[in-house]
Amino acid sequence: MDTQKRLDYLLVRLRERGNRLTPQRVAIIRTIINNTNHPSAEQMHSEILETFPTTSLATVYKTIRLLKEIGEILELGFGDDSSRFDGRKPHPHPHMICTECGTIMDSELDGFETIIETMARQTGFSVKTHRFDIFGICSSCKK
Amino acid sequence: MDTQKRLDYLLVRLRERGNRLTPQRVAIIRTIINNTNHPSAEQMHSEILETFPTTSLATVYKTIRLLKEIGEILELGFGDDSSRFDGRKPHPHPHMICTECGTIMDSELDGFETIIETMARQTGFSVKTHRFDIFGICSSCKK
DNA sequence: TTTGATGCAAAGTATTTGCAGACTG
DNA sequence: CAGTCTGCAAATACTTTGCATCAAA
Repeated sequence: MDTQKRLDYLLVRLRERGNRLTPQRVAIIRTIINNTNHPSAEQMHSEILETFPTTSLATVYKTIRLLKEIGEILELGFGDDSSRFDGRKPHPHPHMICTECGTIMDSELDGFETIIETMARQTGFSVKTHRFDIFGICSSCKK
Repeated sequence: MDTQKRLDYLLVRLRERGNRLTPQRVAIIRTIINNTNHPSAEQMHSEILETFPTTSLATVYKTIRLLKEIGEILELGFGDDSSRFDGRKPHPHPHMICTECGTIMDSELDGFETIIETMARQTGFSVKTHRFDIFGICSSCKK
């Protein structure tokens, strides 16, 4: 993935919407895009502080919400009040979550969309989005 | 589904574990099993109060947790701190959630387990459980 | 200059927890 | 009658919000 291209795309999109490109906002977005580990809000915040020390957690949350509203970040909320985010591939896709080490892995699945569409047609349900999480032990933790 | 049979099964199972069958606990379990609407904890509590007025919300939560621990209730937690529960079919299965009216519908899907197993085998991931939610507009709300 | 954005601290909210008293087995 | 369960209220923890101040355009 070309992260630089995605960053430019997002900045242009925000500017065109009339959103301001503050240094904090740019730093937050850069972190979200570069981090491949599906970080939590806290993790993003810690990471951002290293390069831009005057950024509050509230602003991180506000930026996340902004990106959610325009569909540019995927939120993976879990029951225990711990949301993790995917700002690199914001379209819904399956995730495999290791309950041992907490790693979240992307998982493309051929024919997945087709299955959903078939189900939708059969039941008269208009699908807008979906969420598919698989929990278990990753190959590293099995050793 | 034979709800009476499931109720008896659960009561026996709890007694055999050494759990006590208090009137509150029995009332809560009865409600969980009878309600087909994937109720929230609050909704269960309100429903229970009608037939057993001296039941606290805390006890409802404690009973839910007990049932979760023994795998007899499925929790569907959503990001906005609203958990809904399925005590009738506690094994993981896909749900279709109407974002208009909030209805949660069960959805059996042939070959679904097979897909997961295939994915697991390819990646060396040991699947323990999964969660599949489809969001959209139900046929009633489309009219 | 205009208005949206930031940052602090306080509020919000579903769920959990501690503990004294009640009740099941 | 031993030990679990209940119910109350306080605690928790992530996220949101209000508002005065700041700064992008």
